[in-house]
Amino acid sequence: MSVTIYDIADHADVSIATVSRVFNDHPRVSDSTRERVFDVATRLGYEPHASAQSLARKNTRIVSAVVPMMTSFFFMEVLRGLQDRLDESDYDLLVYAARTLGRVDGQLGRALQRGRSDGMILVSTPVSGDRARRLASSRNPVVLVDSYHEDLDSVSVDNVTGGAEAVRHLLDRGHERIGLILPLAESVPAQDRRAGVEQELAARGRALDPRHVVVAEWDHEQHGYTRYAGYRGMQKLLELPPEARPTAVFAAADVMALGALRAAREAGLSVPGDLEVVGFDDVASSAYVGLTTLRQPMVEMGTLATELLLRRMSEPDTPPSHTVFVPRLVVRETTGGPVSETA
Amino acid sequence: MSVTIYDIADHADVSIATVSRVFNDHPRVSDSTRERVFDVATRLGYEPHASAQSLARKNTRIVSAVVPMMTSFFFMEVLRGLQDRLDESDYDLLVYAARTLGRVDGQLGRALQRGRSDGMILVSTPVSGDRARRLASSRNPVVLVDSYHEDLDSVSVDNVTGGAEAVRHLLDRGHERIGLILPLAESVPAQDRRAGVEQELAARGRALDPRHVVVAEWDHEQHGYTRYAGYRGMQKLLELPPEARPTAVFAAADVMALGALRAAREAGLSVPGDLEVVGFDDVASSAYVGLTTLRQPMVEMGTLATELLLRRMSEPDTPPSHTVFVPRLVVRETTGGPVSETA
DNA sequence: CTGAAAGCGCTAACAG
DNA sequence: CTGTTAGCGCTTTCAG
Repeated sequence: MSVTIYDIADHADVSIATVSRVFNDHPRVSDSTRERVFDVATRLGYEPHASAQSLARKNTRIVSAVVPMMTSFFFMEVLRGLQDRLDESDYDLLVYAARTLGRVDGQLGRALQRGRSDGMILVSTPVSGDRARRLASSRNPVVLVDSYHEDLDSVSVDNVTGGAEAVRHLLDRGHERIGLILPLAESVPAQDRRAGVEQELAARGRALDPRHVVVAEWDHEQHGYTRYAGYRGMQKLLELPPEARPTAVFAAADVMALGALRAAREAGLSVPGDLEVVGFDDVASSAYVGLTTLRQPMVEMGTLATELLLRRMSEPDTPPSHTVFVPRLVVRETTGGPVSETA
Repeated sequence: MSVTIYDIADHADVSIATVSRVFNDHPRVSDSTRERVFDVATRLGYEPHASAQSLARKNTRIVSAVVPMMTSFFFMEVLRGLQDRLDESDYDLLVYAARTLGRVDGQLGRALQRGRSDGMILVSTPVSGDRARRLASSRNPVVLVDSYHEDLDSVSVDNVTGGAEAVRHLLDRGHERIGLILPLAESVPAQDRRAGVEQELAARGRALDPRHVVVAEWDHEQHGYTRYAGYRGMQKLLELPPEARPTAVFAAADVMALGALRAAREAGLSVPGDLEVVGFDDVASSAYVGLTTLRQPMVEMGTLATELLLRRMSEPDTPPSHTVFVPRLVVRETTGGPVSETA
């Protein structure tokens, strides 16, 4: 049916071994036979069979990426990074996007199946002892993005610093009451961002007013990283009596900030006039929405992760490396004007 | 090294054929042996080798998706749809995201490699005669999303109707001068949306003022489907003398509309007060930005496409089907208030 | 420089 | 119900 090395061998009067050598540009093949083989091959429209190669070579030329769908924005950018680097290699990308958090272990299992891929990039997924064991026992090269485990290569961002920077900015702009809109407490990056906030506050001899902290009680399956969670979160803050109401808000993710902005608008507040907002991530839309935020170099994180994975696949026995980027504050309109002195 | 059916066969005192049967739940295996095999298998931590199965079965349990990265928003949603349906099957997804349009043929080639995947979903990629031939000769099941070819299954949206609906809405709101912000003319969906606009205008005895049409001259590699193209497009429209300046704008994609909104804001125009805007797609953010738009059921298109692909893989000889969804107008704030009677 | 032959790990007739 | 035996298409020693 489709053409194999046997067909080529026949037509070119060589053995299949030679054909194979030619296609793997093995040095010891005479130029004349090489040429002849190539000729026949193109004439017959030959193309190596991926599965057969995988089986024989014991590698697949595929890497897989496991991602909780919740991080769709974040992931799109990381994906861009992966693709950027992968395009220069001849690896293909298997994507396991878990629609809900409950599904990620299932996807992980599929990604880890023997003979499926040569390595994997695990995005925004905390690696518990259990998962760590699983990963270890699979003996698959793994690199983590947006999470951390001492035994595995990882690339992430300093969320504590980022959180601190966010409030610092707001404090410097004169805000006294700063609201915090957070995804579910399970989210490690969110915990860290919050910790940063509290550190900075403490450093200034202040503390977080519990009424100003709202944790997403919705969208559990996405850990609260949604526009809706941000929207509802803002609404809750706006229920506070005017004199207790925050004059600025830090939303732990740009998507959430977007929802918060809408809630503010619906409540008739103008931003930054009545309320200032800062997000986290700097997803593609944020610049156009004018959102002040803390930028994570998502694409770069993706390419670096891929680079590391490729390296680890060729040299499995190097000690794990941990790269931590520092998020950069990008000031835009949502913290644009002077703070209104509304009591 | 890793455990194979031979190991299991040894330990369970059966032949490898039996082991294979058990794992493919073949009916004719006695319950006792089945159990024994499973026992040994789990004890030894056996897991079938994907490549070996692929080679022997002559299928990969993988489908691939080829997408120009330009459509990232649109694609995220379609991807969600693919994943939704794929999760219920045991197919994995190979993603070939081309960063630039020039790369899609390359990615297509990789996706088409013999033994890589069992079928493919091609998103937002026009199928020219050349590509059509390639696809046909590969004898790979293919379904098109957001494009059309008579010989291939396709699912898309009625862009002409959508375009018409967009202007109709604006005309009904009393606008006389309507701007059109378009991606590059090469984009077939964009051509259709424009055609719809012109039809509707013609039906009302009007015509498009060439000064009101701006085609993206930037971001060629993405066909102009970017925020920046929308931003620049709007700026160009705003360069018109006030009496010729459009009072409403139809941007052929939500991303572009987002850019247009920003340009308007920077120019000090308020939306919808000074300018009304309608987009196309209804990407996730649009609801939160309050953008009036024409909704494409992206997730549904993804699941349907997958459904069709799965069907075609099992029954290759059915005639191609073509599903066309009708985009639905979703009215939000950007066409919210009454039209200002500014001359 | 090239060929013969033994796998890679699993599936699928074909016999029993 | 179960085992034997060919493959699937390619890579890779091992000889020559």
